[in-house]
Amino acid sequence: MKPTDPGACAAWHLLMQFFFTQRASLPSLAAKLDLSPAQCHVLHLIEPGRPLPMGRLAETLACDASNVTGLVDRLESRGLVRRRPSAADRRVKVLELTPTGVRLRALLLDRMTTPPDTLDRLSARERQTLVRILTRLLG
Amino acid sequence: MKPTDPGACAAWHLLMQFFFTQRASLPSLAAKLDLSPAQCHVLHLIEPGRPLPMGRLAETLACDASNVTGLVDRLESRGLVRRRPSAADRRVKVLELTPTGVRLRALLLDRMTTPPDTLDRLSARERQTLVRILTRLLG
DNA sequence: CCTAATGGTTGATGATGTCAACTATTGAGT
DNA sequence: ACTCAATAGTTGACATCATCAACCATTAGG
Repeated sequence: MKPTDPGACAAWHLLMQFFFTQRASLPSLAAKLDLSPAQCHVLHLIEPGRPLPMGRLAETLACDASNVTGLVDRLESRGLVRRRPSAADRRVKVLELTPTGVRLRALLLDRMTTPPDTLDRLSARERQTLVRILTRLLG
Repeated sequence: MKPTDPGACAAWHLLMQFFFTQRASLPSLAAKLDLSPAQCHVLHLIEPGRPLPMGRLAETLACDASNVTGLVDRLESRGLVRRRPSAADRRVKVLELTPTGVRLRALLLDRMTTPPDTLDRLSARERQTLVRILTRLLG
């Protein structure tokens, strides 16, 4: 594939547009749940029933560990997340969602379905194709 | 389409994953160009040769106008963007990229092609399909 | 053991984002 | 033409996000 391949270029252009559109719409969506974009990101990454070490969170967010400290401080003070010491390694603290956190996360994911209903524009077959392609793309 | 339709659910889940993955990778990518994620967003939105009023930028970023002031201040002080008074309405200031800004924007868009080469995993036909579907989705 | 590496916190600092108050300009009614 | 409300952008105060350097506790290797 040439770097200037028109198909790839168009696909890439649209993916960037999708990304930046979502990026612009996240703050107001987050505000409705009294969250910040960064907090949404964290909530998205902590799956219910899957405790996540703080270091792993920092790694996935690709940010400094000290940033995670503050982020979790605020989420914890709002009762959405709990820090628990790891049994295996006493340096490590793992994060898990509180019941409130689980509920809010579900609400968040529910509302993040792009702008209202754009997915409805696709046929079942197109959605299937989109899933297949994105799966490969994100591998 | 039911809210629980499995196809829609899977597609939506993947799109969110794509979004958050990009969101996590943007800061380090931006840092390599001495930019912040927000500055990348602005640079993406100001197309070369298409002056953009500040108010319109605030609208598209879905943020407060005062935020745009600071954002543009920093970009302008780095010589990437220029403020010009609008001839039609003296309240309005339109933004345009400087030659340096145009170059940096091109570099940015070039480097934002997801993690290295994942687009290569798709066949030309798949890319074509992806373009068609995304176009409909973002319409 | 001693020492180096790791996980997380703290403090300082800059960027991002909001809100309220302000200035300048525009536009609509009368 | 004149007044007055609405609009575009800036400023200042403040919370959040993000980085870095320094630090403490714990772990792991020699």
